[in-house]
Amino acid sequence: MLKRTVTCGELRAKDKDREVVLSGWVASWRDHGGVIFIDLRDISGLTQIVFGREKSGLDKGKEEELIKQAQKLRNEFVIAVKGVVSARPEGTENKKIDTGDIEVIVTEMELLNKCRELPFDFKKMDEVGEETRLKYRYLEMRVGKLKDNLVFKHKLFQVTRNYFSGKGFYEIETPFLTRATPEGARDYLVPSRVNPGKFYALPQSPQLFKQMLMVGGFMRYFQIVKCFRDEDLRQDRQPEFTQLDLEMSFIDEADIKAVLEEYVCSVFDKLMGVKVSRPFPSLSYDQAMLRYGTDKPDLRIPAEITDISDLALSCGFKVFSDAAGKGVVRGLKISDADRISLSVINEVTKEVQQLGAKGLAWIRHKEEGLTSQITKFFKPEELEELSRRFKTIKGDLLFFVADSADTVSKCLSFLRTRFYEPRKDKYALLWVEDYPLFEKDAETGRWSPMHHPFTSPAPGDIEALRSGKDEDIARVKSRAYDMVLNGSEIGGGSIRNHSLEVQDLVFRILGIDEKESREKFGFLLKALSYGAPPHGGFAFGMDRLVAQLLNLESIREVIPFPKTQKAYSPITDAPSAVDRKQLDELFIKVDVPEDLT
RNA sequence: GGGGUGGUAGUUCAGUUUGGUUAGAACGCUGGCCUGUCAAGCCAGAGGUCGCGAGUUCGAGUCUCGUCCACCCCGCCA
Repeated sequence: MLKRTVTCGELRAKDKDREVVLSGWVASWRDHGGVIFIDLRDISGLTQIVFGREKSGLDKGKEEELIKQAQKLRNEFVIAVKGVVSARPEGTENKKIDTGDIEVIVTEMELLNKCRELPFDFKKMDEVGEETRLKYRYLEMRVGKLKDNLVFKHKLFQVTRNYFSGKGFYEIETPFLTRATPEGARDYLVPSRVNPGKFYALPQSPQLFKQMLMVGGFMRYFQIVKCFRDEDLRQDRQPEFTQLDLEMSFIDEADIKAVLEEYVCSVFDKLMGVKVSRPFPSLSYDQAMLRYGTDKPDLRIPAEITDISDLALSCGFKVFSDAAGKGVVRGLKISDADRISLSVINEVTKEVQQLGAKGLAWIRHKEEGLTSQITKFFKPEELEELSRRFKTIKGDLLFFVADSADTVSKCLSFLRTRFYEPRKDKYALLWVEDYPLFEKDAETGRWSPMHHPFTSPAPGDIEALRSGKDEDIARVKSRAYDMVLNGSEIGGGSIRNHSLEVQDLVFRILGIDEKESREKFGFLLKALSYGAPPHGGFAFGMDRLVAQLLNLESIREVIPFPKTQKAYSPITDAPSAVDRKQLDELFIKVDVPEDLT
C-alpha cells in the first residue's frame, strides 16, 4: 500500500516540486477526456489531484494506463496517489479551498476500496432529512457540519480536562452498573446473570458516588461521563447524554460559582474568542418566574412580564377580575408590533390554548391610545394605569393571560420567544438561585424535591423544615443553583446535606421513613456518618453546552450516534428482541400485551 | 398518555384544494462525448409498494377511517 506522507489539507505553494503520497476519498471527479481532475478529501481538507498531464513525466503507455484507471473512479472511492506538487496554471487557482494554489500531478495510483451508490448527495448535505442522515451517520460525518461539531466537542473536552486538572481536581470514574433509585427519572435496568432476578440500574448521574468521593477525602473531583435517563425525548434530551460532573469539599456557593464562572469564561475565550464578564448576573427563582415565566429565561430577549393582578381584581372586565380572584393576571409587551396582524394573533391564541390558557387578551397602543375589543370594559383611568405599568408607546402590543400562575407563566414565556428572534452572535449567561427545596406533586399531593433529595436547605430555613407544616415547607429555599445560557439550562448543582440529621429531616418530608431510607440510600447515609465534609457540586450538560455555543437547534447535532424520539437507533436498529437463550440465562420472561407488539 | 406538522424516484421536492390519459422536476446514478475543471459541460438512459391496511367510488397519490414512522410541543425529565 502506498503510505501517506501528507494530509489533504496541508500542501501550499511553498511545497512546489515535492514528491508526496496522499490518501483519502474521491470528493468530486471531473473527467475531461484527456485530463481528469479529482478532489481528494480527508478530515483535514481537499487537494486537487490531476491525471493526464505531460508534467507527470510518464511514458505514453503508462500515462494511458493511469488515465484508464482514473476513469473508473467514482465518488467516495478510497485511493492513495503518488505525485508531484505543482503550482496551478495562472488563472485556475481555487480561492475557495486552502490548497487552491497547488495541485498534485499523479504518477501512480492505488485503489484501496470502492464505494456503492450513495444514499444522498454529499454536495447538498444541508438539505438531507435527519432520518436519512442518522441512518448513514458515518457518511454524514465524513463531510457534513457534524464533523465540525464533533471536533468542537473534542476541543471542549480538552479545555475542560486542562482547566480542572490545573485547579487540583481529580478525574475519577464511577460505576455504570449501579443501584436503582426510587427518586427521579426512570432507570435503565440491566439484569444480573449471577444474581437471578436482580437488576443493576445505569446511573442517572454519578451523584451518590461523587458525594462518597468527598467523604473519601478527594476534596475536588470531576468527570466527563455518560448519564442515562429513561424519559421521553426532546430536542435537548437524549436517553444517554454527557455530563461534566464535579464536586468540591469545604466550600460554599460562592466558591463553586467562582470556579464555574472561570471555567465557562475560559471556554468562551479559548473556543469562541469571546470575552465574558464576571460575575454572571443572578436571578432568584421567584424573580425569574415572575419576570420571564420560566426558570431558564433567554436574557437576549428584552421583553419582561408585568403582573397586573391587583388592577385586574377591581376592573370591569369579568374575565380578568374572576381570574385575579383565583389566580393571576399578567401581561407581556411586544414592541414594534404593527407587523403582527390579527390573523397572527388568532394563530398565537390557538397556540397558548394548547398550553392551557383559556384565551389570549390583547390591547394595541395606537395613535389614539390603547385600543382593542376589550378596552370598553375598562375605565379610562384603568387604561391609563395599564399604559403606565407597561410604559407603552405607539406600536406596542400587550398580551394578557389570566389563569393560574403556572399557566400564565408558561404562556407568556412562550410568547416571549414566539415574537423575538434572539441575536445569534450574543451569549447571555446567568445564575438562577434560591429555588424552593420542595414542590408539590400534582398527582399524589406529596412533596418531592425540586432538585434532588440530597440538596441542602438554606440555613435560615431549617426551623421551618422542622415544623413540618405545609405552608412552612412550601417556603423552604434550597442551596441549589442553575446556570442558564441563552434560554437553555446548561447545568445545575447544589450544596449537599453533609449532616445526617438534616438529610433525615428531608427524607421524612418526602415521605421516606427511616427503614426505607436505610434500605434505598443506606450506603450514602452511612458514608455521611463517618465524618463527611461540607460539600457541594455541579453538573454541566455538555451536549447542551456545545449546541448552544454552536447555535444548534438540537443536541442530536453534537452526538455522533443519537436516538430518535422513540429512543430508537436508526444505525444499529436498537433496541431489539433477543434470543430466548439469552433471556433464559437471566431468568427473564417477557410478557408484552398483544396490542403493543 | 395528549396536541401539532410531515411521509410521492437514491436525495430534495411539486402534484392532494376541485378524484379522471402513461405520477413530474432538479440533483444523484448508468452509458457515451469532451485536454484546465473545481456544484464542470453536452447527449442518451435506467429508476416509483405515492409509508402501510381497510373503506367510499365506474375510477383514489388525491376523499374517509385505522395504523406505523420522523420531527416540534404539553405531561414526564430527582
